[in-house]
Amino acid sequence: MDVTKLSQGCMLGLPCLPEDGGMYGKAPQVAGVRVQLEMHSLWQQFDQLGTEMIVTKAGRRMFPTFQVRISGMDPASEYVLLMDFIPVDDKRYRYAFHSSSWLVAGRGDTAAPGRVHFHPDSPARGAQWMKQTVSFDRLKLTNNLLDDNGHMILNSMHRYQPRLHVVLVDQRRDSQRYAHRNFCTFSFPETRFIAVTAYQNHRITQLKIASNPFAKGFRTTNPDEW
Amino acid sequence: MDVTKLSQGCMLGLPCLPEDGGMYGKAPQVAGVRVQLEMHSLWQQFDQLGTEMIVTKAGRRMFPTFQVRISGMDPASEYVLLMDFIPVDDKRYRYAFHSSSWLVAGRGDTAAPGRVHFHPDSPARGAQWMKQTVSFDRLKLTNNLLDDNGHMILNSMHRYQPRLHVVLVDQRRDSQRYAHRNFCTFSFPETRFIAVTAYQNHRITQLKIASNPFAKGFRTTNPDEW
DNA sequence: GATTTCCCACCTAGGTGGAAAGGT
DNA sequence: ACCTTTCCACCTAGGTGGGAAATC
Repeated sequence: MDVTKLSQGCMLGLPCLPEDGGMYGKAPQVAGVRVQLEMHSLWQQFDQLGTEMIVTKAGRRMFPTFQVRISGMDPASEYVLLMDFIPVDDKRYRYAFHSSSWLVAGRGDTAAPGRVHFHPDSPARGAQWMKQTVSFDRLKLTNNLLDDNGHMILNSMHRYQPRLHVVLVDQRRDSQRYAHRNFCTFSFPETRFIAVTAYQNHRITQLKIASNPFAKGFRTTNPDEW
Repeated sequence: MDVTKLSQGCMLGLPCLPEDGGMYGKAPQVAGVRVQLEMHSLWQQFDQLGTEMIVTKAGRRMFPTFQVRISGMDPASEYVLLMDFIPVDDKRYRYAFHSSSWLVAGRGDTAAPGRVHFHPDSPARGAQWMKQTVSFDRLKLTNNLLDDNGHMILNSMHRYQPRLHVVLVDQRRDSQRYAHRNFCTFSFPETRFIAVTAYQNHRITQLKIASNPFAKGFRTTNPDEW
């Protein structure tokens, strides 16, 4: 399955991914949810070069930060927002400096423990989520399989696709039976990346420095263009 | 009315202030709420010297920060927590440096616009409020009557008593009619202070420096004693 | 003279990539 | 070789009191 094809629909507000079972059985409170990726052009710039995200033992933020604008929720209903990261494929990669490109280096390592990151404002009402940009800036990536800080565990030199799950809080007694109706998943192909312990592509490093205020150096281009 | 006498009951978990109408008509979800002031001995040290809090045009944090531990809420009910500041008296004060004491300098100025500060986690369930210390560290004090940042407006050289209000979120249609039953107010006399634009009592300055990590200088005494 | 405003050096707190060292 | 770890100088971001200057 080509992950690249999956998310355009969601980004534009069309039905959820096929893996969710389609929209037809969805609860009305999630069926209409629309999610728009913020900093879209910055993500695209990175994606064109091949985004790399640093993973450290202590945990490292993502840059760009995964931020979305949400609409179409029921303002009065409660939702939980969470993220996870799925392997794009079962491959291990390595970077060929001479050709400045990523090569397949073999089969993927055994998958890291699958964790999810709840947005710290969860649960909150639709009105709350929709009134301003939702930012996952507290999320951190680690390569420590024994991590005890609740960070997202990834394998270095593997490729990942971030996903956002919007889950309706269902107070009914037998809500378990309807669980599959109560959530919707969104993924944006321009946010995929390869996890690394040190940057491989120098152009990625330079774009990080140029666009992340915390990195050394000064902006040389107009941030409005991103 | 002597404000000093009012709050001991609340601090120890006894009934709310008389001004609230007593506990007898209170909803069960608020009747049992208990609030304990954190950093109690630090507050006492300041109070013994005569606490001063800086007010600035841009807004200044309180130090010590108003922090409480809460118990006795209904874990499943939703509550809003908010603070306000009431004038202790209708007086204006000035500091006599030669005698190192505060003197009454006349009648109080016209009261500043009465604002409230909602704890940013509001609304949240009782379980959430009770599971860890609730800190009002985002609250800022200003002397700008035209403040547009939602800060608490106070008159400099006037004396104030911080108050905490615990409000049950009542979803019933005619909840207005029962509003007086749905909240409880707590005030701690050791948290009163005089608002100033510059510190008057040098011993207050020294204690701020010694106990606030953001102030210059190093701790010389053991923080455990506070 | 008393009080307020403004700017600043100095902190805390924590997010960066780089370089050197370590590991396999 | 290739990858990871550790430490660190250098940032952002913002909370302090001090002192000069302004205000009243």
